[in-house]
Amino acid sequence: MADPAADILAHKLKEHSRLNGEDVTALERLTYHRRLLQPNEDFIRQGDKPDVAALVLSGMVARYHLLNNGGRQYLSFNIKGDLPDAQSLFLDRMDHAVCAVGAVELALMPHKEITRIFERRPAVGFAIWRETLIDAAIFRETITNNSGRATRIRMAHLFCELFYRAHASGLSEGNTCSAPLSQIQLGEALGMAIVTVNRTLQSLRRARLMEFRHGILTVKDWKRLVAAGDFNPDYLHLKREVKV
Amino acid sequence: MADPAADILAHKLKEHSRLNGEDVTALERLTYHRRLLQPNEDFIRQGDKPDVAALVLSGMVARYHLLNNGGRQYLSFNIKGDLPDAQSLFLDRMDHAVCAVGAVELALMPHKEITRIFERRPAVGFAIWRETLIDAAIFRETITNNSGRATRIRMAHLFCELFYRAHASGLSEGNTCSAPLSQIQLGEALGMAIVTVNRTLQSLRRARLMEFRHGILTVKDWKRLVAAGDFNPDYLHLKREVKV
DNA sequence: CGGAATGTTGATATGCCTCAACTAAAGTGG
DNA sequence: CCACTTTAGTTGAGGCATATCAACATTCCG
Repeated sequence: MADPAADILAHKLKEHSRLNGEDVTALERLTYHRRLLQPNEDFIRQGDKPDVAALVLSGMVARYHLLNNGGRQYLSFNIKGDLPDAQSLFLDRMDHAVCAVGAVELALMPHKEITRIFERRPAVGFAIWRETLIDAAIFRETITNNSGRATRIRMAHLFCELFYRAHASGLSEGNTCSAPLSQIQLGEALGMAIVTVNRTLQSLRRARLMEFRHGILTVKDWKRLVAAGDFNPDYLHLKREVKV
Repeated sequence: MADPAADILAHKLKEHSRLNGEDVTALERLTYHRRLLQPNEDFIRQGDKPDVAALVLSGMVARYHLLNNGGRQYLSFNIKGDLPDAQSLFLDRMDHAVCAVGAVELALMPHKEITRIFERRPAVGFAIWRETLIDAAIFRETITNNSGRATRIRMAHLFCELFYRAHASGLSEGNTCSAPLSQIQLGEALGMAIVTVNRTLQSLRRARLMEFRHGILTVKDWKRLVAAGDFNPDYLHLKREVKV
C-alpha cells in the first residue's frame, strides 16, 4: 500500500503537470519520514544544508528572512501538498528559514532518492521544476504586492491568494479557510506596522469583504474582495480554472 | 567553430554548476538566433507563450509587472549570461514582461532543442534549473529589500547587488559598472517616488559611498556601501567567493 | 534649434509608524 | 480551578518619512 504522502504529492503536481502511471509509481516508492512541528517551531534555519526535502501534509509553514535589525520578513506561506524547500535539491545552503505556523505535519524525502527518480522519470523532475517555478512566480507577485500596492489592496491581495490556493487544493470549507497567522505575522509578511494591520483588517471587515479571526479567514464577498485586492490568479499557473 | 553565445552560456552556468566537456558540447550544438533590442523595447509581454528562451549577450534587460493603476513594478534586472525567461521552458504563459534597458543583444534558443538536451545531459538541465532557483532567491531578497528595509538601505542594497553581479560576471571596470537605468526606473524597482530616489541618491553620494550618473554606477567605498545596504551576497549562491 | 524626457529643488500634505495605555485571550503553576 | 503572567489584539494621539504638487534646470534627441 502506498504512503498517503505520495498521493498528496502526486495530486499536487497534477494541479499543473501531467504525470503518467509510472511517474506516480516512482513517487510511491519514495521513503517518507514523518515529522511533527509545534506552532512556531523552526524546521530549517538560514545557512542549513538539508539532505531531505519536505512535503507539507497538514497545517501551514512559512518561509522567512531574518533582518539585520532583528526583524523578520515572511516571504511566502505553504500549505498541504507544497514543497517549501524543494530548492535545496540544487542549492546547497538555505538562504532563508522555514518555520511552522500552527501545528504542522511534514513528510521528509531524501534528496538522493528524489534525484534518482529524475534519471528514469524526467517528467517527475519537470513537474517539481515547474513547482519551483510557480514558487518564483508567487515571489514575483509578492514583490509587486508589497512594493507597488497601497496597504488595503496589499492585504486584500494576500488573503485572496491564501484563499484561492487553499480552495484550489481542496482545503477551503465553504467560504472559509484556515490561516493560523497572528496580526504580528501579517505585518511581517506585508511590511506593515501591527497597528496598521489591525486597522486595515477592520476596514475590510466593515466593508463586508472578509473577516479574519482566530486564524480563520471568512470570505464575505469574493468578487469584491478580488477587486479590492487587484487579484488575478494567472500567476499561480494552475492547469484548470478554479471556481470560487 | 562554436557560437560565442554558447561560451557565454557555459561560462555563466559554471558560476554555480559543474559541467563536463560533453555538457558544454551539447550547449555548443544549440541554435542561437541573434536579436537586437532598442532601449525600452519590450521583448516579451505578459500573457505571451514563448517557444524560445533568451540569453543576454550584452546590455541589460528588466522584468516587470504592469499594475492595474497603470504603474509598473520592476522585478529584477538581468545582464550578460542571464536567462531572463528560462521559466518559459515549463510555464506556458508569461506572468510578467521583459524589456530592454538600454540597447541589448540577445541570443534566442528554441525550447525544443533545450529540453532535448535534458534527456542526454541531465547535468545541463540541473544547471539551468539551478539558474532559475537562484533567480527565485534574488526575488526573495527583493521582497525583503522592498518590504523590510528603509529607503536608503534599500537603494544601497540594490546597487550592491547590481555591482556584485556585474563584477562576478567580469563586467565591472575598476570600481564602475554599467546600469543604464533612469531615476524613474529605480523608483519603479524600489517602490519609491522619484523625488525620494533623487534625494536618496544624493545622500549616498554626499556620504561618499557611491555615485550614479548617466547609467554608470561608481562605487566609492565598497565596504561602507555593503554596510549601508545590509548586503550579504550569500543569496546569490555563487560557487566561488567573489572579491570586490 | 525646439520640444520632450529626465533630473533637481522647495513646499505641502498625508499615510503610516511610533508610542502609550488598555482589553482580551491564552498559557502556566500553585 | 483560579490567580498570575504573558501574548495578542484594540484604540487614541502625535510625529515623521515619504508621497504629492509645483516650478525650474538640464540633458537628450529629432
